Amino acid sequence: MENKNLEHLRHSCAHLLAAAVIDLYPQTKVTLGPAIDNGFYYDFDFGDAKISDTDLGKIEKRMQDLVKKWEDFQQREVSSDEAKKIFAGNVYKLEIVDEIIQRNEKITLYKSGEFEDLCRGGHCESPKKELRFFKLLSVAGAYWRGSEKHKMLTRIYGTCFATKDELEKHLWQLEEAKKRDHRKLGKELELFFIDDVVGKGLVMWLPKGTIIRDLIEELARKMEKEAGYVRVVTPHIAKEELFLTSGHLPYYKDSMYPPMVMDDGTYYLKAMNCPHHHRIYLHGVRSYRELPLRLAEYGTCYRNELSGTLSGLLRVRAMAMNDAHMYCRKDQIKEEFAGVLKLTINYFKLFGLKDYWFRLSKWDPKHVEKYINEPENWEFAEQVLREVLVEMNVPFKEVENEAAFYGPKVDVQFNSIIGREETMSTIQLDFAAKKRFNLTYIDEKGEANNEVFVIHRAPLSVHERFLAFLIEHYAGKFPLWLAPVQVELLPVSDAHLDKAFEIEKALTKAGIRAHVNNQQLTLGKKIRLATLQKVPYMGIIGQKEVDAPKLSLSVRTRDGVDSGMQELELFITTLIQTIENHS
RNA sequence: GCCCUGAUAGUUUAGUGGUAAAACAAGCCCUUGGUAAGGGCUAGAGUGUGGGUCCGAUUCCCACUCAGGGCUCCA
Repeated sequence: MENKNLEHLRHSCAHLLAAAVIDLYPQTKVTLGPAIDNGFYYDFDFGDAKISDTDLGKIEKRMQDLVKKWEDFQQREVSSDEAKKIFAGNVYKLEIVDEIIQRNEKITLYKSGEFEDLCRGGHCESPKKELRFFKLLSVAGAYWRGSEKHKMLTRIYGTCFATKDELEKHLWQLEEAKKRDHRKLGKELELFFIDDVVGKGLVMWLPKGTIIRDLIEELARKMEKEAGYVRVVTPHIAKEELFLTSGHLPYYKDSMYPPMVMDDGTYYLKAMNCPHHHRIYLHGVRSYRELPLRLAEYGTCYRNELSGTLSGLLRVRAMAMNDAHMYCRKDQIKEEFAGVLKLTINYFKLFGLKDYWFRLSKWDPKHVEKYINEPENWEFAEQVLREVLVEMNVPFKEVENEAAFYGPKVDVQFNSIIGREETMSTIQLDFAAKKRFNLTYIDEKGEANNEVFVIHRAPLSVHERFLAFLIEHYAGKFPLWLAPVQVELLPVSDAHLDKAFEIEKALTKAGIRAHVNNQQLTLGKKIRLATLQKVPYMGIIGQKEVDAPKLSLSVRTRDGVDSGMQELELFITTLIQTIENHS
């Protein structure tokens, strides 16, 4: 929230919304209406009435009519009996009243115009004067108190600003954000699609999208090799026994695809790679000299996410994870953890990602059923992670009840372009695997030691989610090293086609992704098409270039910079340099 | 999963209770063009799938599938 005044303004606007709704739909039960980032909402129980986006205009109009008579908010305090009488028939308000009584707080009502609402306060001075620049945005379902065990209410979202300019600017920004939505760009740039016949949340990568995926994977291989990882490959399925051993089945069953019952046992699609990697660790006797052992794999996992939560590439059901597990001794945890953190930060720097923050995700002793109940280990592990974050001077927030069931983690949080907070990278400490899988090593004294700690990490998230962020981050204008087509060659006429293909061949040989537009179009049109495809460089080949003594082309960028004719050899040298610098 | 919205040619959209229209893309023809859309012609969907109402459905109703928005920012 930018400031208190705006918060008050928006909360007041929520009151106004409720008043308009009651006016239009008198049977409606009002519940809660807070100010939120960028706006406000109010949750209603409309009873049998159905409300859709098309009704918003009507409600907004009524708000504008009502607000003309809205003087200052009048506060009054009532006794618990009075409150219960006033809100009789509204189970939601009664529930809130009961909570207030339990907390031994004052019950206050606020009234403006004809509408009085249970409210703790925090309003604008004069609704009539200030509440002018608002807009209702959408209708959504929301569970009472956010729990799917409760009734589904109808939520109306809106926004409100102090000035007309600010409101218009905000609405413009919403429109702009839509333009760089990865789902829209993914289609326009032919990167991926989701096919009805294949299934929900299952992404089909097209050739251009696959180029980017492969390049990111290549980068990961290189960086991980330098950081001392070794690569492994494991199958996409495994027997039930493996997931019982890992403990995923009881904890994670809802998120896993249902089992496949075969002659020789029951199989599951893997929802994570760790159990497979643990089996690799157990393949043979490990010496202390081998630790830390870092097993890396871009492993594809399958999770049966709730259908309503699926969203483009951000939440999918099949995902290629930038996974690795490090097996180490207790005294190596800190260094390993710091190593991953550094790697993560380096990746983000390389991609120019800045808008992220770290979250130390801890367990919650109040919800022991969700976690392995070993308080000492939790305390120790959380302390180690905290120390690394502090020593590396990385700002972070500590949040309870966000840990994995086997240990605390550090998550890297991002805001997507549509404003939803998502976890990008994750580094997790696991002190449960050693016991479950009986992970051991032979120590310096020749004795088996069971103190093997596991770090799970996925700095580049899963391909799907990471690509979603990259597409939106770059607005589809990928840097040269990632661009699916790096140079689009545009012959001025068919007479120059041969030369264009000759240059394409030379570029390909130099490792540059080039493509000739051999359509029968005017040069202007070809430039337009390449610009829309956000190809970094266009190479124009006409009579002038054909007549040049050495292979040459005229270069233009997607941003319209025309740098004139240059020799191909020179052009290639500059390109390669830019590509190698990842700039 | 639940609430709301939507699904019409490869894509983006229009439209109607009497079996669909346009733009771009595609193919062909003319044009061989020098830095953001040259012109013409042709072909292409029976309106997501399955039911129902009706003389008749793409249009109305129901179910399903998929997509989009939302589901602990608290009187």
